[in-house]
Amino acid sequence: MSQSVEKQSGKTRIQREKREQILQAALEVFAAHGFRGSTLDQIADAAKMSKPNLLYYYSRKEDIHQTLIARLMDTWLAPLKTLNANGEPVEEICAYINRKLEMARDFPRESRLFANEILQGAPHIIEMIEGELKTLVDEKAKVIEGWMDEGQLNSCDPRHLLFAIWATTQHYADFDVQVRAVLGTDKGDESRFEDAKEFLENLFCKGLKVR
Amino acid sequence: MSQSVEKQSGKTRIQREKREQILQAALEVFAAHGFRGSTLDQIADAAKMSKPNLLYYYSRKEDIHQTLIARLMDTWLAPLKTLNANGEPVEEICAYINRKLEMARDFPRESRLFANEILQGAPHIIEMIEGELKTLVDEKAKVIEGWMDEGQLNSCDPRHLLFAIWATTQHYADFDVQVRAVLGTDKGDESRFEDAKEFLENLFCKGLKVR
Amino acid sequence: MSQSVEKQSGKTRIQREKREQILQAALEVFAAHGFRGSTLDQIADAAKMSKPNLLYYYSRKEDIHQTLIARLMDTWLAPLKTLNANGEPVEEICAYINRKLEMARDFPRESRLFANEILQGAPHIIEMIEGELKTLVDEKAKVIEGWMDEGQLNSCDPRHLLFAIWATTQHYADFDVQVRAVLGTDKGDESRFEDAKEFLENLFCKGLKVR
Amino acid sequence: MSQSVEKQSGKTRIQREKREQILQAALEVFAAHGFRGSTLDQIADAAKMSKPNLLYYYSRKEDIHQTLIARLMDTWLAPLKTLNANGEPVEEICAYINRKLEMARDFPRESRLFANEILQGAPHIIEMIEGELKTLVDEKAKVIEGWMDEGQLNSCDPRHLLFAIWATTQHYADFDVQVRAVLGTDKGDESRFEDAKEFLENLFCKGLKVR
DNA sequence: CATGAATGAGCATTCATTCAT
DNA sequence: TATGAATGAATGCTCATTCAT
Repeated sequence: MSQSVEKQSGKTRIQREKREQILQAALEVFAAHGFRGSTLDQIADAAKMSKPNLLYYYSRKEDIHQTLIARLMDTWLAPLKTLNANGEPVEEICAYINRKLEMARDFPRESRLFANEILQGAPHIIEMIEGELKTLVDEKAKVIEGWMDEGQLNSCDPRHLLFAIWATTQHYADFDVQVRAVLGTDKGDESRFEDAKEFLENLFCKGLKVR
Repeated sequence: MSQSVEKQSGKTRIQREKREQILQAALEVFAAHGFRGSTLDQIADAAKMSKPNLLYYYSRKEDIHQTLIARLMDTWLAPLKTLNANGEPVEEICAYINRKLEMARDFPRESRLFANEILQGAPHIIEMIEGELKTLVDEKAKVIEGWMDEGQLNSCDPRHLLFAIWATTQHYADFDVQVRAVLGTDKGDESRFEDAKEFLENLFCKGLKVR
Repeated sequence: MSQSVEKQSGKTRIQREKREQILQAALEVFAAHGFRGSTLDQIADAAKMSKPNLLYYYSRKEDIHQTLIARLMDTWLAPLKTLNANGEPVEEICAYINRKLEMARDFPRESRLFANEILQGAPHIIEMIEGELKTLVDEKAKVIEGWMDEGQLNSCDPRHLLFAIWATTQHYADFDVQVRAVLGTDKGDESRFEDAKEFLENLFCKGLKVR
Repeated sequence: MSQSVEKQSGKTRIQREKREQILQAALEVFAAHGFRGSTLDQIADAAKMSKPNLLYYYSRKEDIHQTLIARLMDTWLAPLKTLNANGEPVEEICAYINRKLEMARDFPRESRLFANEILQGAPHIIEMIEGELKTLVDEKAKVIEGWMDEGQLNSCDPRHLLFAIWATTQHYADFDVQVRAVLGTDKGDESRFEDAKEFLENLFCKGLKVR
């Protein structure tokens, strides 16, 4: 079936590939220099196409950015969505932290794109944040509060808990340069994230666990 | 006496005031839009002077930025410097967290300026980070490790501990829009930071305290 | 065949034409106002294109100037290069003077561009002058000295002889306004240069000829 | 009497000195960079005064230039004026050449200022050239023609003779960089001009002398 | 007289976007 | 689709000139 879809979209498939190529290039560039700091020339170069050709697929710089941001939001909310109200509380939260940390490791550019956006006042995603994100957080905060009320978790403000999880995990992507500099060059990527994982599990899960 | 001091710095005082005015305006703008995203027009507008007049005081956009960054680094390193090896470990760390949190509350633009800079690969401060900051962190990490070895603190990686403190506190400045949106508008500035303080003290100090 | 050559350089030909158009315009402007005294607006106007379009072909003002200067040097050294050691001495020198005079007549803008450059201390061509030009002059000076030693020419300092030839011929291009003003408007271009030719042949060749 | 004049111009004398200081500085700068290529800052620096102060004495950049040019013209015409119709022809012309060569040696900046002006089409002095200079040249050309008619000089076009004298002598000031480069660094200022003097006397006077 | 401060006009250059092919 | 060419609107910065003291 996916076969037939691909068949019937002959031109479209190529289009999709090119668009993907552009988005990857733009992600790289936007994450590194911010929206205004990035130029179409840089993106076109990174995407290995000419600037007019690039504009054939996305007619405005803004469009590329919007597309990236929109796609990012899905990825971004996914981990929290999977936090399971019926799971074992500490395990759930630990798993969430790990998922976020893996994202920081595997999608640092996305993380930086998001950070850039928020730093500038979230002009493009403020609605999504005040809407979808807030709703999701409200829901999951209730789940966590439920666990606390049941005595399964030490009690604390669940929203600030989420902030802390976001901050600490994304830090390894957003402040990467600083992290590397402070740890020194002898530490490889692997061990850096493993150490972080251990540290964060210890920090969050020991503190949350009811004894 | 302060009178005579002011007298003898006559012209200089005006210059200093104007320069300060410019720096404040630039801090606002740079923090919100990053270096490349900010224009001299924006800064001049914010400083309520003409662009050439602004350039009379700082002859290059870069100079303004550099001045801000240099000044920032002093402010930025100060709290960690005061971490006292002879103090009571948990108290010291709690105090550090509070200081950092106060800075996030009182100097959010500085925090965002710093975040912007790091996100873009720290082009202007990489040396300071690999030099002064790393040295300071190494020193304080040893202090913390000492406390852990003496059994005064639960043991963990002290550098990742610092990362976590930085991340969680600065988050309230850098991701301010998101924090506000998630918490809802009914929460005022005061309670937001008070809640954060309580949460972070709980998170870090309970976990660190040896029982 | 020239057809096929033109075909294979399709787009390039247009580019070359535009670039040529720009260079001609720039030559006019630079020769008249010097490098700093010339603006891209003037050049763009003279080339009948918009300023950004001009910058599409030469991305810096400096580049245009460099290109003109580089091309000029070739033209400039050519006449002296053809001075033939095996020719009849007085004839050779007379021919050289005539060639230089023709250049002053046919390429006055190039001459003025060169004069402008030298007047300002030759910032862009000092190397070529201390290198290529000096070497060429040394070589030809020896040729002339040879002729003098053989008694075929009255003896004099050959380098100062070259200076005198350069000065007197280029004068008709560089100081054109003054020459015209002094001679009065009734003298046409033709007769001005014919008179000059006669005068200079007389001056240099009578004096040089051994009797 | 000159004493009383100086007395009564108390302030004026200081003014004159400052103005002179400015003119010297401006001459240096204008000669090296042309009118448009020179900035008031450069001139103010060279004159060791502040830009507004400089503008107190000459309220426009143009004024300074005009003053220099006007003064230059007097100096410039002086040598030709002293060509004496009653003197010995060859001696007179030789003396003229020497005077011009001395000027090139002693006032190279004035020579370059003049050259710059003429190269740009003599916008500020075209009237003087078409008027005073042309009249003077006409007069002296007649003197020279008279000598030729009397058989005291070999006959040639007296105006082109003057051009040649101007060109060859001024060349040592205007094309100084090139002259030095071609002659090599081992030749000092003195010998350069002595060689030139000998060469030019030989060139012009041998050719003119009737045998 | 002297100078720090201020500014409008201009200038080289960049950049997103459009046009024509 | 793809691209070379073209352009208006910035953008950082310079500079002659003015203002105020």
